[in-house]
Amino acid sequence: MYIVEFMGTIMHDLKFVRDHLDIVQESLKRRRSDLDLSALTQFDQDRRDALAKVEALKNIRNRVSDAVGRLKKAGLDDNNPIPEELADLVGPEVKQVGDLRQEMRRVSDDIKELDGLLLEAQEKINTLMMVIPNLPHSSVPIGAEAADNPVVRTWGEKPQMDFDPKAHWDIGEHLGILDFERAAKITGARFALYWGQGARLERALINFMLDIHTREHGYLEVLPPFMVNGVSMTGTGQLPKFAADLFKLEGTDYYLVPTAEVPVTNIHAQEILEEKDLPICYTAYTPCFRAEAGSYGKDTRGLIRQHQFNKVELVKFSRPETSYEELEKLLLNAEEILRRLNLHYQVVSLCTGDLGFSASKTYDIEVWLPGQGLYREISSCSNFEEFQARRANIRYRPTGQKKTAYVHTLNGSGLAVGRTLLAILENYQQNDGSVIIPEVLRPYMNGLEKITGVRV
RNA sequence: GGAGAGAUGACCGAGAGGCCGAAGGUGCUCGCCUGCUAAGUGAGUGAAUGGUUAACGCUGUUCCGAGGGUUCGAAUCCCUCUCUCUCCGCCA
Repeated sequence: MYIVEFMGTIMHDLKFVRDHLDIVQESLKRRRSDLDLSALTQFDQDRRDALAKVEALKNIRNRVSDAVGRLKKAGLDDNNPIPEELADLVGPEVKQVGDLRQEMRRVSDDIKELDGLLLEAQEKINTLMMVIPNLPHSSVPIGAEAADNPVVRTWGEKPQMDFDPKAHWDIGEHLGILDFERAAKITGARFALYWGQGARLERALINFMLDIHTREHGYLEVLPPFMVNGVSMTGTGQLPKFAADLFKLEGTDYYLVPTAEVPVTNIHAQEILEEKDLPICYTAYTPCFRAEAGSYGKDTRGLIRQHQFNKVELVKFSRPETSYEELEKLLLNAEEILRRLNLHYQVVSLCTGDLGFSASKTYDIEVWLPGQGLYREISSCSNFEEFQARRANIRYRPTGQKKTAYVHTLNGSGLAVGRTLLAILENYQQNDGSVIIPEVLRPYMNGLEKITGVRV
């Protein structure tokens, strides 16, 4: 138990991975990852050998160079014999001050060569380290796939309907607020065009969510860039492994954000934060762009799986000691949106086999969709512990301690806006094809109580 | 897009081949002092990584935007790149 928790926080410390290879390898298996780490030991040995050698040479260079400076100042020219103190540092053939220069040139060349070897070993290690997923927290249920995710709690009830509930794409197209055909004409499959009250409802939801999180949950609103560079993508763990899921802008190092998690977590990349400022809580609206590679034929209808969708995100930077409390709070902050909208949902805890690459622990919130007769993910809330903080180098200074430490990063959707809209369409649909607007949204809809058609 | 200026520690800001891991200040830590607060005052205080130690610690190496080069030796000289600022052009 202890060791597992310990592991979670220290993951991707090279020293730890190197010294506990068997434990890490075992944990990978539990995650259903077949990554082979056996080469790591040799790479690290190479690295340390080169390091020891090159540092010894650099030490000699530093000391001799320093002495040369002093000798010159003292007025000794090249023909003078070298002082005793330097004799041990250089070869026996070096007798005069003038010989030192030549000897040091040779040492410098050796250093250059060893530095090259060192870099090579380091790169091999990095390449391997960057594709090792985070290790699950001890509380993560063990299982192979999504079907093994236990339900943590449910809230509300399925709405009673005395008619056959329709799927949102039928409702939306009938009302004229969702237009997939024209979106396909403009762009392609997996895009949506919203009309009139549909567009308005999407905008209302964004504002409603941001207002709750900023006014009641204590998050600071940020509006980040919707494109990020490769370094940021690596920091949060999308790269190097998941390049195929991203849209990259041709001829640049820029990517469309797949989630606000990337720009917002990277706000503090390379920074040392003050402990008194933690936890730092941000909320951000962004569109999200996903290539959805490998999902051909899945969820092809409606708003479920789009290349572009809107999301309000919650991001936290926490002290390690409190990160799991913060995760529970963040989860409740996301749930609160569904509660206010009176949408029935369940919370599941992702099992080891279903956990994402960067996460130590993840809860999914799944909303009930009567039109399809199933629960559907509408939010995913995770604690990444040190995983992203190491990659993005986000540290803080624990009070009273000399060393800096990595923060824990967390994030969760609060919520996916398109999926919230479709959940409203399906849960609030009426027999006549209209859709009642949840009360809390009416102030955001100019008082409108019911969607009856695009023009109204 | 054109022209110029710049990038130094948590932050501001000196430094212009060796005496620089880097003055001074802010912040922070530990004291002193004033009844509280503010002010004052003394000392300390960069990061990463390797070795060693039971530990306090001791010690090597690296880091002055990034990468190359010159040199026995680079924050400092040269080249390339990135970013920031100012002016001009264009533009929501």
